[in-house]
Amino acid sequence: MWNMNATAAGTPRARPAHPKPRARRLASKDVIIDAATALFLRNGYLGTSMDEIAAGARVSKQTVYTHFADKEQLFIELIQGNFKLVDEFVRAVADLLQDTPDVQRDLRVLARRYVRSVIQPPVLQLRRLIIGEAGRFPELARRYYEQVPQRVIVALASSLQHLAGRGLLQVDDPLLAANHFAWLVLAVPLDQAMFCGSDGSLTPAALERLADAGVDVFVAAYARP
Amino acid sequence: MWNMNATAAGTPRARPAHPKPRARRLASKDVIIDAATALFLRNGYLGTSMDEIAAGARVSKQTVYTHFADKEQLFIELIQGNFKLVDEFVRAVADLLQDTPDVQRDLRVLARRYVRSVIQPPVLQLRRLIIGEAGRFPELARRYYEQVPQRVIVALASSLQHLAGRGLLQVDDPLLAANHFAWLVLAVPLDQAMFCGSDGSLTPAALERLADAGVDVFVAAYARP
Amino acid sequence: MWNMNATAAGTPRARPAHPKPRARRLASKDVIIDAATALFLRNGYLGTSMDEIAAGARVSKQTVYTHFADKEQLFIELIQGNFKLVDEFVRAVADLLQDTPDVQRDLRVLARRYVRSVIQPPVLQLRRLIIGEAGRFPELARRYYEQVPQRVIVALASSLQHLAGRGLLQVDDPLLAANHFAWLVLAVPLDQAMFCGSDGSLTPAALERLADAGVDVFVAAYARP
Amino acid sequence: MWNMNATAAGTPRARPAHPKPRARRLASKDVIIDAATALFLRNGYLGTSMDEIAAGARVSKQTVYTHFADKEQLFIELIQGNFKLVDEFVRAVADLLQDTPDVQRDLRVLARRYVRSVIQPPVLQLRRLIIGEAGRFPELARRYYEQVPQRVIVALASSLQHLAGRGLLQVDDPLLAANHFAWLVLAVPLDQAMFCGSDGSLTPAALERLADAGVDVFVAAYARP
DNA sequence: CATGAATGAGAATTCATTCAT
DNA sequence: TATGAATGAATTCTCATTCAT
Repeated sequence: MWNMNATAAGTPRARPAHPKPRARRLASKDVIIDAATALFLRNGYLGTSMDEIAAGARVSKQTVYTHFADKEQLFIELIQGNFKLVDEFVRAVADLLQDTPDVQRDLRVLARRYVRSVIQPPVLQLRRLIIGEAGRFPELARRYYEQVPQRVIVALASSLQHLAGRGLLQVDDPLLAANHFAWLVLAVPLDQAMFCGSDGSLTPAALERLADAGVDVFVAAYARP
Repeated sequence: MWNMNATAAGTPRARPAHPKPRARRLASKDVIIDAATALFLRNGYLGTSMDEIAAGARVSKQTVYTHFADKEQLFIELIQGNFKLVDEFVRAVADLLQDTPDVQRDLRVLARRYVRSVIQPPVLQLRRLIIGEAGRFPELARRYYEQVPQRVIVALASSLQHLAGRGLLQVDDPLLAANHFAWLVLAVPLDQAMFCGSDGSLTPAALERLADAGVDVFVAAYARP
Repeated sequence: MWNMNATAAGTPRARPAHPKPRARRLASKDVIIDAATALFLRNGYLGTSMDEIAAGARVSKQTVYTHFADKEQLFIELIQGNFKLVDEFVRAVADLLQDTPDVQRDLRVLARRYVRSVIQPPVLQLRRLIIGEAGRFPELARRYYEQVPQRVIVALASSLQHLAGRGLLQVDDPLLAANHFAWLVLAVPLDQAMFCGSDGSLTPAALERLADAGVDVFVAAYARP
Repeated sequence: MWNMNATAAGTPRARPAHPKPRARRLASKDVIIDAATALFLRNGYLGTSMDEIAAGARVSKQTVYTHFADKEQLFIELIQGNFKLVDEFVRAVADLLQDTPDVQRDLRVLARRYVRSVIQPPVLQLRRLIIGEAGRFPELARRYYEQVPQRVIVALASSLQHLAGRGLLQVDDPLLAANHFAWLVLAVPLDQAMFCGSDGSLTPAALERLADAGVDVFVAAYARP
C-alpha cells in the first residue's frame, strides 16, 4: 500500500513512550488519514463516504468526527499533508547542478529524476484529484500549485540562474526557463498519464528517452553560444 | 450559456414548421444536454444530481430518463459531444503553416491562436472534469485524449514535417517536435489554469508573451542551422 | 412459451379475413395478453410493469391503455381468461365414471388425470399468483376458487353420487366425499409444488404412486361394505 | 398486534434497568420487525415500502437500514422468525397420541387442534405471502415448507407409527399416512381460506365438523381391521 | 476517546398514466 | 388505432452528521 504519511505515522508507533492512550490516539488519526487518503485518491471527494473511511480505518464513524470537524476538514488536512512529497526532489535539484562540469549530462540526470518522481501512481492520482476538485476546493488547489509544482520550478530556476552565472547557459528569465525545462521534460508523459492512467506506453525506457529529448531541446535553445 | 450542440440544436428551433410539439420534442434533448453540461462542468459528475439537471432544463426528471438511459450515459454522451470543439483549430493549423514565407512569424500566430483556443473557461472546465473523472470513466478520458489534444498534436506534427520538407526546420521526430511546440507554448498557462481557475494573471497580453517565448525556444532548437 | 390463450389467440391470426385493421386490432390485444400473462405469472402483479408488458408485446404503452383501462383491468381480464383451463377435465370426469364396471380402476385413471392436469407449471403459477394477490384482488380470488377448483369438486361430487346411486360407494355428503377424493390424491404434490416450484421430486411416476395411494384410502373408506 | 418475537421483544421492555437508550436500542429492531410483519402480511413484499415500514415503526428510514442490510434481508429475516410458530403444536402431537386408549377420539382432538392452529389469520396470511413470493424467494419458500408444514407431518408420522406399533393402526408408509391425515382434516378449509380469506363459512363449528369427518375417513382406511 | 443507534435530507431510478400527433 | 414524449409521485437506498453512553 502507498502510505504517504509513512514518516509521520511511523514515528508514534515506533516509540510508545506513553504506553497506550497517546499511541492509540495518534495511531487512530493516522489510520484514518491513511484509509481516507486511499479512498479519496481512488474515488474522489464526493465518491468517498465517511462510512467507507471509518470502515477502512476500522474505526467508528464518530471517531472520525472526533479527529476531524467534518469531511471537508479531513480532506483538506489530508491533502495538505501530502505537499511535502516533493521535498526530497527539491533538495536534490540544487545539489545536482551546483558545480557540474557537464551541464547537458547533469541536466539529463536531473530530468530523469524529475520525471521519475512525478510519474508515479500516488503523485498522479493526487494531481488528478486536486484538479478534479479545484472547483470545490479552489484555495486548496491554489496552495498545491504554489507549494508543490511551483516550488520545484523555483528551485530549478535558482539552479539555472546559477549555471547562467557560471556562463554555461544563457538565461534571461530564470522562472520561464525553468518552466521550459520542466515541461519539455515532463509534459508529454504527464499529460498522457492524466488521461490514460498508468496503462499507457509509459515504460521507464520511454520516459528516459522523452526526458533526454526534452533536455536536448532545452540545451539547444538555452546553451551559451 | 455555452452550448456545444449549437449546430444540431439550432436547426429545429430555427424552423418551427410544426409549431410546438416538434420543437419541444427535438429541443428537449438539447435543452437537457445544455443544462447538464453547465452543471457537470461546474460541479462535477457526482456533484450534479439528476434533479438539478431536470430542473435546469425545466423538464421532468423522467423526461431526462426518456432520452438517456442513466446518468452515466448522459454524461458520456454529453462529454463526447464536446470532442468536436477542436475541429476548427485543427483545420486552421494546416492553412496557417502551408506556404509560409516566415516560419517564426507564423509559428507565433499559430501559437497565439492555440493558446487562445485552449485557455478559455469551457475548454478548461472540460479538461478538469475529464481528468477528475478519469478514474470513474477511464475509457472516456482515453478517447478524449486521443480525439482532442492528440488530434491537435498530429495536425501540428504534419505541418512541422511539411516545413521540414521545405528545409525550414530540422525535424527528426515530427510528433515529438509537435509536442515540444505545443507544451512550450501552452504548458505554463494551462497548468496554472488547471489549479488556479481563471483568476490568475492570465491576461491576454501575458498569454501572448508566454506563447512568443515558447515559439522562440522552439525555433532556436528546431530551426535549420 | 406457455400461451394459455392459445385457442383464442390463434384464431384471428389464422384467418385474416379483413386483411389488416381487424386482424391487427385483435392480434394486438391478444399479443398484449400473452406478454402480460407471461410476465404476471413470473413476476406477480406489482412485479410487472406496464412498460415491460408493452415491450414484451412489442407495442407502445399507449396501445396497452387503448385496450385496457388500467393495469388492474388488464390483470383481471387476463386472469379470468384462464378460468376455462379446467373445462376439458371437468368434461372428462363425467365420461370416465359414468358406467364404469370397476370403480377402483377408473378412480385411479381419474386421479392420475386429475393430478396431471393440475401439476403443470402454468396451472401452478396461476394458483400461486392468485393466492399471492388474494389480498389485492379478493373478488378475483373468490371467483377463481368457485369457477376452477370448485367446479371440479362439483363435477366429482356429481359422479360420486352417481356411483353411490349404483350402489358402488357409500356417500352421504357427495361434496365432502369429492373433496376427500381430490385432496387425498392431489394435496401432497400440490402443496409441495406451491412452495418448492417444479424442482421437487415430482416425477410422473411419483405422482402416479401418490395418486394411487390416495385412491386406495378413498376406496377403503367410501366403498360400500 | 401479532408479534411473533414475543419472547425476545418482551424481555427488554419488561426490564427497563437502563431507562431509555437500552430499551430504545433493543426495542427498535423488534418494533421494526413488528411493523414490517404487519405490512408485508397485508400488502405483500412489493406492496410494502420501506417508508411505510419506517413510519409504522415510528423510526427513521435509515434506522431500518442500520438493522437490516436491505429490504430483502429484512423480509427474509422476518419471515424466518415466524417459522417457530408451529413449535407448540409439534410438541403437542406426541403428547396427545402417546398412550391413548381411544385412537379415534384422540385423533379427533388432535385434528381439531391442528385445524385451529393453522386456520388463523396470521398463519394463513403468512402462507399466502410465502406462496405468492415463492418466485422471488424460492429458497425461503423451500425452507418454510420443510421447517413448518413438513415438521408437523414428520411429527404426525412418528406418532402414527407409534400407534401402529401398538397395533391400533395399519400403517405401511407413515409419512404418507400422516399426509393423508393432515389433508383429510385440513385441506378443505385451508384451500378455501387461501382464496376466500377469512370471510368464508369457516365457523369454528364448521371446522370441527370437517375435522371430524376427515378423521373418520382416515380411521376407516387406516384402522387395523 | 470511542461507540452504536439514530436522523432528515437527498441520491438515482421506476411507476402508472396522459397528452398531442 | 397507435405512437413517442412527458409527467408527478413513489421506489430503494445513501449521505454527512449528531446524540447518549
